[in-house]
Amino acid sequence: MSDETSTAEVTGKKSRNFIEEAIDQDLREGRYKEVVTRFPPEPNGFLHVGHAKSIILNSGIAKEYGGTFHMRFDDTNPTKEKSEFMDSIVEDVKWLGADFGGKIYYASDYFDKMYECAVLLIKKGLAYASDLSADQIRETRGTLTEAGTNDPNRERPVDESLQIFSDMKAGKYNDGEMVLRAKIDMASPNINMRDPILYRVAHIPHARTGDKWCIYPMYDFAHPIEDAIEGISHSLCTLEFEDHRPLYDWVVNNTDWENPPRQIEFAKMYLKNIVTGKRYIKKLVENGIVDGWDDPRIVSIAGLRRRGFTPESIRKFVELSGISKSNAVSDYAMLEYCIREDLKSQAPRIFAVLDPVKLVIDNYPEGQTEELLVQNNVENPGMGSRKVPFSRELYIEREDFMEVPPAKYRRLYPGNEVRLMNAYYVTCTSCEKDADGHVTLIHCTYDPATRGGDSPDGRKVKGTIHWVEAGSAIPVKARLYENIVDEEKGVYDENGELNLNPNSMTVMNAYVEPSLSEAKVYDRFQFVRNGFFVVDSKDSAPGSPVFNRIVSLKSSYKLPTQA
RNA sequence: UGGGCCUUCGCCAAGCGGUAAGGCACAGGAUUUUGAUUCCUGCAUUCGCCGGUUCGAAUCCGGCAGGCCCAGCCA
Repeated sequence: MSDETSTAEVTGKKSRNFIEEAIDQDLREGRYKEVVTRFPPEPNGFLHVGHAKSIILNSGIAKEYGGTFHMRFDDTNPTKEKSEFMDSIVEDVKWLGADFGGKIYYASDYFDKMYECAVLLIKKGLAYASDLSADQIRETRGTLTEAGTNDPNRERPVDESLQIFSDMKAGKYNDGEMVLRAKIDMASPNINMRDPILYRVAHIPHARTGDKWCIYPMYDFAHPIEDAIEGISHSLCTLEFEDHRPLYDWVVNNTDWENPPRQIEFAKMYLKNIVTGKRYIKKLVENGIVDGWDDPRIVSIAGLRRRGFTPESIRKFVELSGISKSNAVSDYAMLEYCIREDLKSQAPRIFAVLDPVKLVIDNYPEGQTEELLVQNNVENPGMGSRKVPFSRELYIEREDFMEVPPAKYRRLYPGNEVRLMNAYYVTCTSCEKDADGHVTLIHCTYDPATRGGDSPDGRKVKGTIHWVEAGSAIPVKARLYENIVDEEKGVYDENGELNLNPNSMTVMNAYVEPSLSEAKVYDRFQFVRNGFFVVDSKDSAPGSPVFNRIVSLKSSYKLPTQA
């Protein structure tokens, strides 16, 4: 049932995006009988939110039209690819819930067919072998405003190109000595059409084909063929490939496919003030600012997962952001909204005091402990009811007490009465401070008649604060994150150095209520007032679990001192 | 500068010649044993700019401006 939900949401949308409209038309006109899409990452790094958009779009379109979605590695360049990325990529795609039927496709499986296609192009007089150097090819390509000049090899006889191409495959040429070029138009205003290189020589073993090949196809040649072989109907990619579409079509139209695929481009997604650049993140990793590509502060899929985002929240985010052709920079607030929306109805509640200060109830019997029923999830009682111990000494949040309160402050201050959530009304009597003036202990008295948090005489209290019983509380580390870098403040400083922000994580020595152990079946909790947390599956150690804060709850009252 | 694409509220984004949807954010108010949630309410006389066509234009035409992408034997 939950599986059907996303489909219903997609098909139930009032307006269709431009990709859906194009597909609708193709289907209506009988151009394709079924919809087949694909996600074709190069295995050269970790997936980030931008990839999530592509994964969710492509798999979502396939599902919406009752078609098929392919997971394919575009592993055509062994010099840049590492097979160790493949596992994490597949894991991320699965985690996001994209259904690729368990089958993984590899571009490298098509090398034979691609070779055949290249031979076909040569035979048609549409490709030729060239011995120009990389420099010469660049120099004769022309510029943005000037046409290129023809390759001296351009009119090489078909038989000769065929022989050279065969020799290239046989390893008779060194890297860079020979390439296969398409014969299109050196004067084309579209630089991609100026006799693009189809094959290059690279004597590098491939992770999957070993040393079978020493020539590898270029993206512009390989990709359309990969799509055509797999019967992809709609090849959805990002905007920077718009200029490549004429070439995509050229390849597919000249290599004899009965029903060639169609490329449609959409805009990438960026997050405002969030740095996603690989180069920058690499620097953060290398400098030990973060502990890897899955650090919760990084918006990689793995990082978001560790931070506590759910697949549903990311899908919701992509859906909410929409698909268009304009460069979109989404607010991080939208992502936070999505995770709040997903979690608020299903996350179990738990008390946690992040920045503890001790509270002693002077008129509470020494040595006495009682169990109180705590139920602070009104909408979903099953998710928040548990028994929590209570005694004379508690921890409360440091910010929940102020010796000299600002206006409108409604929590604890000398002389004020507040409710300890689900426990008792307490009135602050005094506080103790150390030499530096930091509050070390807060004294109060309680009203035994207010057990459970209601007063029989009906008197109201302005504030309600959460607490944890000092003797039984479990010490935990709570990590609060700032988003890595604010681009408005500058990724680079005035010296041109990367501006690394080492203060992006704060570790708090926090306490949570002992019922944590019972609630542990869930990995996400809503902590009272402080937001949503997740137990970090990677860093959590027995005895002192590590919590990552996913997102703060909204707060309409900020302390004046925080401004 | 040649080519391609883009430009609707702070951010996404509908709109496809008939007189500016929605979401996020924000701001008020109500309810609240989480300053959360929920619940109402408000939030573009205007669609990058200038002209034109039309009874009527964000939508069509012309011009201009701004942004992004392309000169890898990367993808």
